[in-house]
Amino acid sequence: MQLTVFPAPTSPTANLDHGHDHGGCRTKALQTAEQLCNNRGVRLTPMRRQVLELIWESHRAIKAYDLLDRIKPTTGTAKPATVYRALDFLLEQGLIHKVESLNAFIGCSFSDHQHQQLLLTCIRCLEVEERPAAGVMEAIDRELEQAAFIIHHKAIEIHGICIRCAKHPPITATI
Amino acid sequence: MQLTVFPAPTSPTANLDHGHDHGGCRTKALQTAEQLCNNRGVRLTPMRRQVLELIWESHRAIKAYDLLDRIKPTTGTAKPATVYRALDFLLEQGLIHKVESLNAFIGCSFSDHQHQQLLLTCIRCLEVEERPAAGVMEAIDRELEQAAFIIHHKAIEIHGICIRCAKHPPITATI
DNA sequence: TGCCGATATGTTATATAGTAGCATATCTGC
DNA sequence: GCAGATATGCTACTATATAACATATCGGCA
Ligand SMILES: [Zn+2]
Ligand SMILES: [Zn+2]
Ligand SMILES: [Zn+2]
Ligand SMILES: [Zn+2]
Repeated sequence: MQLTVFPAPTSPTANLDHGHDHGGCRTKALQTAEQLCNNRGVRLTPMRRQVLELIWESHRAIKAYDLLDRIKPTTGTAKPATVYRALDFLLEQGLIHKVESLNAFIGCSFSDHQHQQLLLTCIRCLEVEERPAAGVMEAIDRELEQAAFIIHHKAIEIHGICIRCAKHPPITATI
Repeated sequence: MQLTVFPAPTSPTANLDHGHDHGGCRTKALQTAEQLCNNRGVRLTPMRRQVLELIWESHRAIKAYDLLDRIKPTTGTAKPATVYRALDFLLEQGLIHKVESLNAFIGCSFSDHQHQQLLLTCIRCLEVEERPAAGVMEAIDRELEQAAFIIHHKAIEIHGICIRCAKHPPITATI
């Protein structure tokens, strides 16, 4: 029998995620979020901030109900509406993205400026990389111009194997 | 009070869908499906064929549970697993596509040859247009080469207003 | 300071989407 | 006709998301 075991996506002991200091990513994202909300006169409440923090715990997309399990409400247990409302706010403010093909959410890596993005999801480590990919966006604009289609929203999602997982193939054991 | 009313997406009396004879689209799709399944030695059973027919009733994406409501089983009522199994088969055979951002399905317009596609969903008439968009696909390939990302699957979905709806704006009434 | 309207969260219930596991039926090759 | 493979029926369940209304909190202003 063949068993395939993938390495754990993150170290259990540290903020190291695929070899980078992820604490920096998270801190920066939260600081940017605070500033943007201040500038815009909208409120990054404790609940919204907590959801954003949980989303930024890794570069893996997280599902609404997994967030729900991890929310520590001041009293009782959190309900779906709570987390979905926080997600709606964060989406509106451009602080997170929804990965439609996963029904899951990731922190936006470029929330401080207007952008459009490709989302590259690794089917091994489950991390999602956001790439502005200007060339792709221009090609889409040209295509839509030909089609005379007035764009409101794009979702460009690619699934595959990221370079790190390609270089460190999964451990394979024979039982 | 302002009320906005969109024209009905299809004529109730005919196979005319946004001004084209849609019966031709459907007939061609079903014939192609029969041939492909024959060539491949897979079975387009009555259930699978019925689901494909229902999907091809229009160019609007249809949800699994709406299909379920419309399936006429030989006996009793259809259950979710029935329709999802038919959908799985049709997806595997490349006869339909899933629109991830809608949790809905459309018939593939190019099932007789290998292709990759953009899905343009009109938020007014709800029709979905599939476009091969070679330029976009090349741009994505270049981007993924830079990212050293090995692609397994793409979903490129755009929401907006199609040219037909842009030309025939919704009726607006004041009450 | 205390009240008011607006915003945010709590709570209950329900709608929508998708899967697991096992029984039964149908097909296909022998 | 029989056996194994494939497809469907069926029951139950899990997962994802929203509606509607009650309560709490915030922030400006009398
Ligand atoms: Zn990081
Ligand atoms: Zn972003
Ligand atoms: Zn048509
Ligand atoms: Zn297609």
